Amino acid sequence: MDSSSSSGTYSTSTGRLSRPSRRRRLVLRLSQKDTLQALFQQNPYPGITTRERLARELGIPESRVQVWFQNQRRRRLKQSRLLSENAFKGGQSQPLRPPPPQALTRESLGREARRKRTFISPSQTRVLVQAFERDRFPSIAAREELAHQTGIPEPRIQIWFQNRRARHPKQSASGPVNALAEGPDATSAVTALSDQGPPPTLHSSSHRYPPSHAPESTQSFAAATPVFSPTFLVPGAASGCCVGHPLMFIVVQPSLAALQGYQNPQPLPATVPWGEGTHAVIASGQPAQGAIVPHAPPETHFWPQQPTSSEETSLQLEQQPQHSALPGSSSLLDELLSDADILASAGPLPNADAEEEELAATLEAPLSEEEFQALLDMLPGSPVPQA
DNA sequence: GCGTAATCTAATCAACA
DNA sequence: TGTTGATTAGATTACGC
Repeated sequence: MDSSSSSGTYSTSTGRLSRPSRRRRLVLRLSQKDTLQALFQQNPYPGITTRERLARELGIPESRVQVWFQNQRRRRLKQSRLLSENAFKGGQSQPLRPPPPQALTRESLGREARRKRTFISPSQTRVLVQAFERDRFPSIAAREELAHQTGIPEPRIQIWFQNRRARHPKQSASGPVNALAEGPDATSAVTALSDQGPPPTLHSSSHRYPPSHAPESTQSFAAATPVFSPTFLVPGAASGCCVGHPLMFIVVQPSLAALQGYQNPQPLPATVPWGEGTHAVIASGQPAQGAIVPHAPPETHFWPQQPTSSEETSLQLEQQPQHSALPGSSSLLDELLSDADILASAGPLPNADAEEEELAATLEAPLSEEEFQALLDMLPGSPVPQA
């Protein structure tokens, strides 16, 4: 799938041929990280609209943006706890408490909208249930095949499996979610369908993860190896993005190189407005039972060229960058982010107090959609469509 | 080896029939 | 109101540099 997802930053350096159980790791560029950091400062809990917008700006899938924010929140929390512990050991009278969970963070200031609930038709559910019964932990390839088969985006399928596992604990002698209990013949119908590899195999690992996470088999996976090489569609985002800072906004002008990178911004699909309605669309697209949905399910956009491998298909399913920039193009964002104030807030926390204050400030003044759009509007040549 | 993306569970929120 | 998709924190794995 993903393989080279758009931003082209999925490394292929390992060049492995076996079937991956995990999505190939996305390597975020520095400019992408900077942009994410800046937005994180504004709002560590972005809603679906902001995430999608950010994803488009960065040229990475929305689900990756979501994961990044999850990981980032985790890192920040861990960081502030460490700092508070150190402060306590260092003579502070009382250890600083970590930022409270979501109650204080999202509740206190009106949440941004969640993703619209995905409607999964009975026929789609049947396909998923069948797959689930055969393999509770489908590999990325299997999930993508399911996505292809049902027309449901792969990230939604991943969530569906998570919820399903939680609500349908497997009854077996060796425990609920014991991977080994799945047995060596727990073949995935989807996997078999696509002839992408052998059934999951038992392995001696004692960790709790399922067979699909086992070391790769030696079976060749060449057939699913991405066809198109990592033609880097570098995000223009960082180059043409506005970052905000608590109590102030910093408008980042794109560098010349970055602007030149917008040579061929791809227009938004007219049928997929920003953030809204994407799932409503899928609700109307109910494939007949067992039907193989075309490569571009209702919720997806199109690439100018339709890739052919399952990984590429998945990419279509998940994200389609709307523009690109020259690889390595620099951005004033980098310069501005070097500003001490920005670094102080975006970098490691100076102390837990500051973190809490900053978090509070963030919560009081998240970057609204209007602000986000307004800032984007100020950029010449911004490829982001006007709402 | 480190940093961090990806994935997992468990708990919970929330949309919808 | 029950079902179930979405989101969260927290823990862990494993990949890329």
